[in-house]
Amino acid sequence: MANTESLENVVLELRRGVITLAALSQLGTEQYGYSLLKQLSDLGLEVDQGTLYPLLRRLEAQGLLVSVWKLEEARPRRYYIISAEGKKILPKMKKEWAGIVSVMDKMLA
Amino acid sequence: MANTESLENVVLELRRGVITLAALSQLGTEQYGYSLLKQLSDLGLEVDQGTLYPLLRRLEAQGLLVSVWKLEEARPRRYYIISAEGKKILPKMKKEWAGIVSVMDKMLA
DNA sequence: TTGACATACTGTGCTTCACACAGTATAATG
DNA sequence: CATTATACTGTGTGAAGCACAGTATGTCAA
Repeated sequence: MANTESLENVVLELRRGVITLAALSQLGTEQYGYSLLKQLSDLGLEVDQGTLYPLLRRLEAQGLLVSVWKLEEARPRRYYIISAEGKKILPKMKKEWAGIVSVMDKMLA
Repeated sequence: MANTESLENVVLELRRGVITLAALSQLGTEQYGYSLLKQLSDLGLEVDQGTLYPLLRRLEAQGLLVSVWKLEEARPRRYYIISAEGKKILPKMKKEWAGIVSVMDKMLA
């Protein structure tokens, strides 16, 4: 049945678009990959490890995040936090998101 | 500058996830590709031809849409309309969308 | 009537990226 | 001491939007 499959596909696509924004918005305070993963899932956004870690690296490569290894703790963790550039972009992203939500509100009304 | 580039990327991704839902939601009434394109853009969702036409074909292949050629009009047009299966799935998609929106509300608060 | 523009659809190739899957390794818990 | 949670890295693949290109008809003004 293509039924559930199509639904899942669309849900994946919907979530996909949102992950970057979600991650960036949560990194106003320092976090490492695994803790961010847990936090996102606590808030209701299930993300795969294989999705989040590459995303974090990508965002760092784009200059929206910075990261540091911390070795003092229980075990080595790579902490990420939003960069100055990320801080500039984030509100713009939020605005774009709000725009899309309002467009969809009209459509689904 | 990676700045504007990153922003555009994210915006593209955000919009990307939403296009399927948008298209499907508008095809409660019969439309052909070009008219749907115009309608989406009127409502504020700019979609490329090279994105929409393949999407319509894909949705038809998945059984969520049905299409017919109409030759009587000014020029041949392929009309799409939501299928019975599409009608079953659409409300579920809307629900998923609402869920994502509410999750993002929490995150961006 | 001819040139420009809007309309309307098709097709190819590229790039990006989430996800699946696999692997490594350490802490904590019982 | 074994199992589970923690924490990160890496490869391969498939899906899909988009850029780009192409075809062709209508409409309307100069």
